[in-house]
Amino acid sequence: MPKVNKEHQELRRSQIIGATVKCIARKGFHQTSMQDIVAESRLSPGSIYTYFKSKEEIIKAVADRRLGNEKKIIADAFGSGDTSMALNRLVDTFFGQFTDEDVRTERSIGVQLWGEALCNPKVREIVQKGIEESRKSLTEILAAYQRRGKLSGDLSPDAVARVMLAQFQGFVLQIALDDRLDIDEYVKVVKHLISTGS
Amino acid sequence: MPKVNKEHQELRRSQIIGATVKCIARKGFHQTSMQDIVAESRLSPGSIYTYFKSKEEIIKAVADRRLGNEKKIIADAFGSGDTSMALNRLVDTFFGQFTDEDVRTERSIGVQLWGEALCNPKVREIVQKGIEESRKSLTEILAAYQRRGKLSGDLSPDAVARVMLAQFQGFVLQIALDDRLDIDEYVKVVKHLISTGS
Amino acid sequence: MPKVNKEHQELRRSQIIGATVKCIARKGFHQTSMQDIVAESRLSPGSIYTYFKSKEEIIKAVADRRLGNEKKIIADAFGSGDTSMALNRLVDTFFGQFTDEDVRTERSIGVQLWGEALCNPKVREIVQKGIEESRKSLTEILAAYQRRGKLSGDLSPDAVARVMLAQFQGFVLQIALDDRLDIDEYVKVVKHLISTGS
Amino acid sequence: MPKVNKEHQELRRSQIIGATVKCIARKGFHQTSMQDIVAESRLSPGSIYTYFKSKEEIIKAVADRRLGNEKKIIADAFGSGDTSMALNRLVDTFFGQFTDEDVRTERSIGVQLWGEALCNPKVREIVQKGIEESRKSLTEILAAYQRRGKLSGDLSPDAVARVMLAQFQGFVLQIALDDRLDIDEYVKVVKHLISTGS
DNA sequence: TATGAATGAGGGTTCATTCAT
DNA sequence: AATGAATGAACCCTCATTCAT
Repeated sequence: MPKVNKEHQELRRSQIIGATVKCIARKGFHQTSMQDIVAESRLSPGSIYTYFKSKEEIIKAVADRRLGNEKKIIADAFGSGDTSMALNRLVDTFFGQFTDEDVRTERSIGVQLWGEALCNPKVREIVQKGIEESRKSLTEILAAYQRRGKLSGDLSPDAVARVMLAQFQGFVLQIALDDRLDIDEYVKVVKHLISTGS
Repeated sequence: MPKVNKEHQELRRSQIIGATVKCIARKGFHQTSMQDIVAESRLSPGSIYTYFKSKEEIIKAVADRRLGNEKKIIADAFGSGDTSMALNRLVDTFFGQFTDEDVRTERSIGVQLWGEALCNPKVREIVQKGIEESRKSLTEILAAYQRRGKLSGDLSPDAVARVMLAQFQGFVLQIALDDRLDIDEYVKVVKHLISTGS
Repeated sequence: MPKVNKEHQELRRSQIIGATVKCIARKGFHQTSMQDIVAESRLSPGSIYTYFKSKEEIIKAVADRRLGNEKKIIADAFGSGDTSMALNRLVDTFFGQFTDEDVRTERSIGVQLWGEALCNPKVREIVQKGIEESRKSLTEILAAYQRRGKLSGDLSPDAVARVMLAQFQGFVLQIALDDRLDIDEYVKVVKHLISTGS
Repeated sequence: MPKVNKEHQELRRSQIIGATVKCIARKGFHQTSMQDIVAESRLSPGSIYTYFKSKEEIIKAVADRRLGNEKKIIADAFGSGDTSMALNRLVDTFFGQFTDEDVRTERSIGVQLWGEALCNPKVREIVQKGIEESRKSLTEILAAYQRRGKLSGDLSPDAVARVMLAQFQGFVLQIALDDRLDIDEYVKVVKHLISTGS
């Protein structure tokens, strides 16, 4: 019964990743020990090592989950409807998430992953991939905007995509460091810049 | 001879901080052991502990140096001359730095510090302070812009400052992850947004 | 299975304390390193730290064991039988032990504990408690002796108890420093003093 | 001028020993570091090593000083006058000291030396020598007492000397651990035992 | 598959001692 | 003779990982 086992395996992996995310949110990346994960997941060390080869594998899985959630947001924003409002829809979707406590928690782990990416090739690969995909989707939209004259012809769609992405990334950082940030005002500015992009 | 001692002390501290920065850039924050710093600085463990009470103190000093450099850049950009061109001057100064290899190294450590700040109160304080100061300077400039009609009256100068800051922070992250980023194109977009801010 | 675990735990703790006692007897208190205890106990450092939180905890446990043995001797001597011969029985029990090599070893650690007690509050508490209990038991007996006219009414039973205790303590020190001490002659003197106490 | 140098040397050695005694009284034997002695003596490490080969040499010197003071007390008590009252004079001299704070401090270091003696041959030699000399002096006196019929012929003067010594040693320990001990009552008991020694 | 006691390399730190000045 | 910065072996302890049950 490979299916049952697979399901069971995924359940356990998910349980472990969830416990790890909680620990990281609480204590930080490197301050989270295997014992912490053991305690949080209510599994034994031996059991955890049945599902993950090493602590690094768990971290990789955490990063993968982060990437997966990212993709879903982009898909949600772009997947349906006309392109003309895609940017505004993306902005609403993206910033809208941050009212959810869990999203904020996971996003703050994302900040830690950025640092980790710089010295951990496996994590780097995942983080880079996530950023690149977002950037490419944005670039596509912006190229369409440009064709419709909604974006100045002088600008490189790719560079604009990077700047917009930066507006998202910087926001993630700022809200992680100080959650009193006024999201609505921030969004207003971002949308203003979009509307005057031409 | 207090002067000689002080100078000597500063020299050694600087030597240790420099070695630590190199190690962190190479291996990351938590992967850098005292032995690494010992090897890189060509000092003995005992000697290092004459100048810093603990590993944490060294890390704090690294963060402090990061903050100090940040302040200098802002001071350079705002310190002299008229306000009307302050933003453009800041943008040139800020992005101009990144042609320097050492600045890039230090900036990538800055990214790691963001992650560290989330779970290390001492580091958090320093990082937050740095961001806050930058934001306040930006807000002042933007308020002046607004008074002169160069920024839409609908927007909160503070929120605009945050978004601009995000454009800097996101850039730091993106270039740390991929140094092939085309800086000039990025700057062009940022300046375009400044010029159409009204 | 709490019982099995408890038993196992006690076994290991006992093993570690035993090894530590051997090390201390051989090298002294502060000259005994964790590595010594590791080598003597044939456990790993990590394993030892499963059963004791720190080196200090082990030392405290050694002191506690010392105290426990002390209590047993006193209980054995006083526990049963009439009070009239209690002192003689105690003397026989106490000095009789010293033919046992292990007792001598442990007693010599007791001497080291005296010194440690003077600058280690945790150890001090244990040592003081041990001495106090012995003294109180002795005082009770001596008060009974006095009531029966077997001890001069001029003397304070508590002070006599202290002097008797000193005869025990000084003996412990002297035999630790020179095991050729003639125990029988010493006991003869102590008993003579008891018999002429009136 | 070898004499001047000798004097100077003795002065410095004395200064160092004094500083060490203070440190030991405050923090204990092994908790006293060379840096503590450096700070207390207001000398430099290098300077201290000019006068003592090692930390162990300083400890030996501390033990030697302890022994010297001991000898002086015994000499004072026995040196002059008739033998018949020697024991009472010794008892008065010995216990009389303990009203002096400094003596108590030094005596408590003596307790630490007992422990140290058990695992440090150099210290052991000094401590044993001190005890042995005291014992021999006592034995002589007691032999004289016995000849005069003031001590039961059944008892070995040496063993009686040991028991008396123990009364001194145990007292030193007890007062080090609890300085509220009533010295006068203790002395009364000791003198009572001397007077009924026959 | 699950357990959790055991492992031991490696972590940060201290401190007796040295030696160039 | 005096200095005090420098040394580095050795300290106590942690934690990712293993394996007998």
